[in-house]
Amino acid sequence: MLDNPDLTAMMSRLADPPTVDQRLPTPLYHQLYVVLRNKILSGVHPLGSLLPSEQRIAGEFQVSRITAKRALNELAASGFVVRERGRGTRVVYQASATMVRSRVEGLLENLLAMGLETRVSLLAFDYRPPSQEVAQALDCDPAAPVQRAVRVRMLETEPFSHLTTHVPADIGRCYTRDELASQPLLTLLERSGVRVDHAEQTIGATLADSEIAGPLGVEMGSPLLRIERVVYARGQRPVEHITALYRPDRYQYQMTLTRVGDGRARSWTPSSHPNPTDTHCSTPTQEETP
Amino acid sequence: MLDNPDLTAMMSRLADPPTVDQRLPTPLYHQLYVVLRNKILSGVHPLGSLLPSEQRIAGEFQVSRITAKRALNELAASGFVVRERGRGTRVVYQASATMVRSRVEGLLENLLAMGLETRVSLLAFDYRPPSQEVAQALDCDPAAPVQRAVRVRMLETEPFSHLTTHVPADIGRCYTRDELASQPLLTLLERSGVRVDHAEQTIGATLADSEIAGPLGVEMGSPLLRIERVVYARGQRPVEHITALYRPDRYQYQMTLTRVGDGRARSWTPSSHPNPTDTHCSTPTQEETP
DNA sequence: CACTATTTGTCCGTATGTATG
DNA sequence: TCATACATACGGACAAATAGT
Repeated sequence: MLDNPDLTAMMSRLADPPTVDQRLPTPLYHQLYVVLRNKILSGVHPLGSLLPSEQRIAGEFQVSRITAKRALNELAASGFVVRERGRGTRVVYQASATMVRSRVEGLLENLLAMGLETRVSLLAFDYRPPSQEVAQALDCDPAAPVQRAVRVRMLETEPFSHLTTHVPADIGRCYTRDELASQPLLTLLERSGVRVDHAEQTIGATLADSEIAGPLGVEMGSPLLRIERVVYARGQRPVEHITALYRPDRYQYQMTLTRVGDGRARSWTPSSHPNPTDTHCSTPTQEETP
Repeated sequence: MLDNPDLTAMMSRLADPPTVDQRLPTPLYHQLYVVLRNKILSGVHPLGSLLPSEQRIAGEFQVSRITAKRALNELAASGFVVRERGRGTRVVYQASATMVRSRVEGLLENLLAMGLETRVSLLAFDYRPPSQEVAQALDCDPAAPVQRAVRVRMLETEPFSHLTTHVPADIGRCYTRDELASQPLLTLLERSGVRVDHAEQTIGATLADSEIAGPLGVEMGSPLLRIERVVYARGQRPVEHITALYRPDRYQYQMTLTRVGDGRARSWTPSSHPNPTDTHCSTPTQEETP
């Protein structure tokens, strides 16, 4: 077996002393839950392996056995592990089975493929004055309404992305609410006569608040990948502002960086045609469209 | 008109405003603290503006006034606001004057520039058997030690990235511990005779655990941008595995997507030479009040 | 078959923290 | 500020299921 308790204990003492802290506002059992969940998600505890016992965990993290028990029960309630008396706690979570990996190359293909292979539900669709940030990004009057749409995209039956889009009103009126609920926004923009030229996007991270947590099926305080993108038409006119929030356990952003010029040139660029050696990328929902 | 008032009202109720939830593990005052902090960070409450009163906040979020007061006090303790009796609660947070934005173009230039403009502290440097995931990524024997380095990169005096790198032992022995503490790893790899060819990276998000929170200067449970990258030399040999964790308030990943071919081609690619119109890139958050 | 060690499940009593009115 | 209700966390004790000797 790969599981040598002594070696594992020694290593984790040398390298990673993950700890929980009583002074923090979040309860101990939930801190412990997060630590253990991270270990499962990162493959430290692979599928089928046995987690340490309540007693060992309680000792390692300096908490009572009841606290360790509760953290393990929360893991079981979340579907990461199964617990059996006398047998232990076994990992039943398989990481990348339901994961979507989007490649930065072929953005539009990805969106189209997703539009076909995933479903989207429209949570909101209205015209309202934009926030200061959106108004500046779209270069429009903060007092004039713009079209706002809030959508959640599903893989199978599980949501993985929460999209808030803003489009200038004159462009937004070229398509209907139902069309937006069924077709990719970029397709509708094209059909509206917009010549999409380029986009500027910023990738960050944030926490799920109650507004997001419900529709995305995560608990408040979960980490989310945040992408903010402004799409420009020919002539530098901004035509779309989108704030996308992704569940990192179901969606990650992948790209290949290749060197420009010969080996001595000090420049990199993302390649648009990555090599096909993908040990990671063999995900079920990632097929190229002809 | 497309705008039906009743429909709009119903919809905006579906896309809920931020709320706090008694059932969640984190205490109400901290949930409220996170919500208000997010609003400050995202510019809903800009620098110098007045936050709603305790009474209004308590009403809006359906909590007692004491809970609202405590959340505001935590904001004050964190330095986001100042509170004065009879005057109210005023935002004093100046968003991201110290924010770093890395562009996907010119990766190496960025690293070199950062190496000059930022300082790095070496937290760990040793040789040890790699984890299962690293061993697979580096295509090496899980039992044979590889070089591991843990570094934290500072902007001014504040840390913004936590880097854990793994390099095959034969390559790692080509440079010393002190050299790693002062020079970019890619430079050292080149000097070691490695012809760096391309890299594959995956971007996600995660929560800060106790292991990371301390060195990065954030509290446990904070959101982090997570980039996992494998660098390959000529001939597809993997030479470096890096797991980078970034504070999203100090670092974001920015890129420009430009269309390939003419306007009808359905393909996008990141551009290596973006246009210079950067309304965003000058100041991270809009703070142009003179 | 018993015997034992391990592991999870359940219960108690108590102290502290959180949230409300 | 105070009193009340509930959640969290602890140490301890015992029962029940499992696996190995």
